[in-house]
Amino acid sequence: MKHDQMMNVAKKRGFLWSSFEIYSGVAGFVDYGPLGAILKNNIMDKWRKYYVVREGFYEIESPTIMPEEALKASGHVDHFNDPMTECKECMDVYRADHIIEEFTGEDVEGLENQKLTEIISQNKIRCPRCNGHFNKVWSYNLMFQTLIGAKGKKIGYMRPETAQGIFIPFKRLLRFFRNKLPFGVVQLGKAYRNEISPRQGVIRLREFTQAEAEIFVNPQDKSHPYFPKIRDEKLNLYPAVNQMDKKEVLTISAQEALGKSLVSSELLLYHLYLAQKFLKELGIPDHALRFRQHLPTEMAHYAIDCWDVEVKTDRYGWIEIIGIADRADYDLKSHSGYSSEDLKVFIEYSEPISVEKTLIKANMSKVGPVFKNDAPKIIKILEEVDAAEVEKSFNEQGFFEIELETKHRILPEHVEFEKVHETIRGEKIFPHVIEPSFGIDRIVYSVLLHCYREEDEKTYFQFSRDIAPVEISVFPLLNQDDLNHIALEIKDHLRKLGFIAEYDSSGTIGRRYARSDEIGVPFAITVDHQTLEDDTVTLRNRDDSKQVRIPIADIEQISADLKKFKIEFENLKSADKGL
RNA sequence: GCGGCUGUAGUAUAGUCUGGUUAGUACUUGGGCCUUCCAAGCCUACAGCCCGGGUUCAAAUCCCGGCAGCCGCACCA
Repeated sequence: MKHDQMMNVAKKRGFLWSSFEIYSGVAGFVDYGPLGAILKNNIMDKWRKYYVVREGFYEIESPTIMPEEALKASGHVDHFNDPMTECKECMDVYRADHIIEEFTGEDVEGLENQKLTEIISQNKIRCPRCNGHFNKVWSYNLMFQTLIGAKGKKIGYMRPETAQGIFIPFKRLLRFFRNKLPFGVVQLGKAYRNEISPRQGVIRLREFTQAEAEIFVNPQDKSHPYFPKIRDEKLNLYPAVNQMDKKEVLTISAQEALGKSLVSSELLLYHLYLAQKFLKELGIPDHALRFRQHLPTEMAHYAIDCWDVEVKTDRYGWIEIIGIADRADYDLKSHSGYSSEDLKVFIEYSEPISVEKTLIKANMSKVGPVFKNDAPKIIKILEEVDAAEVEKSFNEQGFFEIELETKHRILPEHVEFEKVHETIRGEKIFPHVIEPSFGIDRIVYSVLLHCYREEDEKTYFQFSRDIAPVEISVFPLLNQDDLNHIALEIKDHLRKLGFIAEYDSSGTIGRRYARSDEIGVPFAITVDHQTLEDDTVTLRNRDDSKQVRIPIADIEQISADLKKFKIEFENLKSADKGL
């Protein structure tokens, strides 16, 4: 793990660049160079293979600009605002609520800025550094604001997460999935947060890429059909209690973790495992991977259990690259409230329930004349109240009182009780949501960091061959026309087949291998003089420099099989022993 | 946002304190020579003083401001 050296190569060879460099750059933005862009896309495609193909979720794409109402409902408009205040003397900036809490011990979260300003002046809170006076409290909004439309009075924001784009069309999604839980929907795309001071390069960006899955489930059933297959898989878990007690990370099987209730559900646990499998295949080793449970104090307002997948880095320590949360029904409930849309799902019971119920039937001929204009309202209320309550009131007081603008006494003669049997087939509930949320840029960084190798003079990226940006290099052994010609033909042929192949005739063969290794090309084909005689070439393996001789005619099949992990390089047999 | 340090080709650096010739070197990269398998050698070319202002006859060098990076503080729903 060598951040500086790796970043050097990544910059030099076109993986990561800082954005707007010729205008001296802007913190919190990066460019993916030619190879970085392919690497990132390959990682995102692999993610799709996991979540869309394997898990059976579907991908949607929603706008990156969202209207204010939607983010009001999600809680971002209110919760994404940090109240800030500045010392008039030394210009130090503080979180206003934090400085008050520290001084008074009171919890002032959620109070208006004006109120906070008052509290500061009433309590004579001064700057902890220079004892200066504080300015008025203002809100620092971490969302990028914009205006929608030419006459533009409608406020919009760049979305702070892709998740909301999935919750909002929930009714349509539910219909698409034919009204049945569980189902999952994913979205990959950009999200934006106007960080106060992003300092950690690609780790904290103002514009970043997320891959999020929202899995809607019956709150009563957080199981997963594949769990039995993964029960013996080991995970590095760092539960909240172990963090608080300063104990160690547990390496424990999925089954055991479930048995000890370390993770709140089988489904959540399954998704921890799935994330681990994904990262391991990307080349991140076990020892650099752990699952850290959120402490009760750091849990977001919406979550009931949340685990961060963390990767070890030499530069930044353990960094969060994935968050896997049980968001319960927070989002749907909230959007339902703000939009007045029914975002519930009907869950059918396995057995219909039969209940005996007493209904109140108003005696229309009496209620109408007695209550006149208020009668319709009274009838509606009587339909909703509990019959037992009314009966009780009749027995104790002789009447049941309903308060509208005036109080009305309902007498036994106004109503009749009717006992009925009702069959209840199910109920409408808000589904719970399990959300694996991947920070793609951080994952790309982790992959670069953990695939970076230094051996003697040479450095290379040991990318898994299904994500390597350039898949195969083709070289002439010597820079000679006859060899170059064949090498170029092979390269073009591979390109036609869909492989990203590169040809290079510059420098010596050793230099060409070194250049190819440096950007992590897994295999290199070399055309030599024997090729001219028997139409064979050598195939070189990046990781150990070993070579086998194969017929040109077999290149297509072998390249394809290697890429799909159908064969391994070690099992290839040379076409002859001439090497 | 605050404070400290830093900013010279793609990379690493010399030069900055003490202003003064055409900003030097190595590696990398492109072209060529040579070369029968792992960054060899030779020739050659491309390429740089973070941006803006000021002081001065003259600024990479001194001063001010900005931007970026690193470190510390703060922040990270």
